[in-house]
Amino acid sequence: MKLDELQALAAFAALSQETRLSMVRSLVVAGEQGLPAGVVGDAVGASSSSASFHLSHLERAGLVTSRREARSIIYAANFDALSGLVEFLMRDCCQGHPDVVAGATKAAADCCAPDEQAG
Amino acid sequence: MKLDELQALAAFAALSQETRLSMVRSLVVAGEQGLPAGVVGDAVGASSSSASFHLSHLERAGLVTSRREARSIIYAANFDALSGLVEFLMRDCCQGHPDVVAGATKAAADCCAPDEQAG
DNA sequence: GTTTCATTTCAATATCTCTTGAGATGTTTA
DNA sequence: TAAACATCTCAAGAGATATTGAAATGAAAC
Repeated sequence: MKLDELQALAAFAALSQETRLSMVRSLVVAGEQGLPAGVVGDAVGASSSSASFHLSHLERAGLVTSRREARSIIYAANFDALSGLVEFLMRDCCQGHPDVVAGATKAAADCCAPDEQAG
Repeated sequence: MKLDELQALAAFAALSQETRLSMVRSLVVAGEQGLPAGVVGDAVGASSSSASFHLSHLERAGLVTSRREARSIIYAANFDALSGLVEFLMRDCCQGHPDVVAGATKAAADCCAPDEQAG
């Protein structure tokens, strides 16, 4: 997913807040399946009102999706948008500068190669 | 350069503003050598006061460095911090999730492989 | 040492963001 | 349909952030 500048600005703003960054972490760990709003709120220590505010913010920024399931509203990380943001950072913001790309590529290999065990 | 959560939050906040994002782009293109504050300000259409405000913000966030050179103050992108941010996004924020890392790695290869010509 | 140049600092203002608590909405169960 | 549950919405207030123009700082040239 290719992000334009406005989408990237919104994504950066969304991630620049402690509560929301924690929420994204929780939702990434939860995977495609996602988590109910209440569970996310509890996980990051936010009130229901505050959780709703921040989850809406993340959704507006395109970083998470939501769906209703019975009484709950389930939020899930938008992995496509997250990888799009990494891509934006390398390609648009950093203009594909060798130092940044090389460092990032190495980090990717070190932390979490998709088809082999991490070191 | 490994960013902790506070540094990453500051970096995201710094990049979530249009003027500052443009400044980072200009400074990345300029390379290690950097650019005087006035030139950066002109490049992004900011007044001297506004340019100073935003450059300070970027410096506090660790994304750029500054040095005095005669009358000018030269700002330069901190490539180490920028690649650290990409790394943070993949490893800490996205927990090394395969979808994100794979997408980002592919994007890196597509846009700007460090040891071969870009496609 | 006065002038010019480049940049920062300051103060005032406007705007955005976050938090809180109360109340509203939609869903399920009895 | 009433009660319980999960979440959202709203309004008020506190705090952070951005913009502007004027004044202050630091460095170089005359």
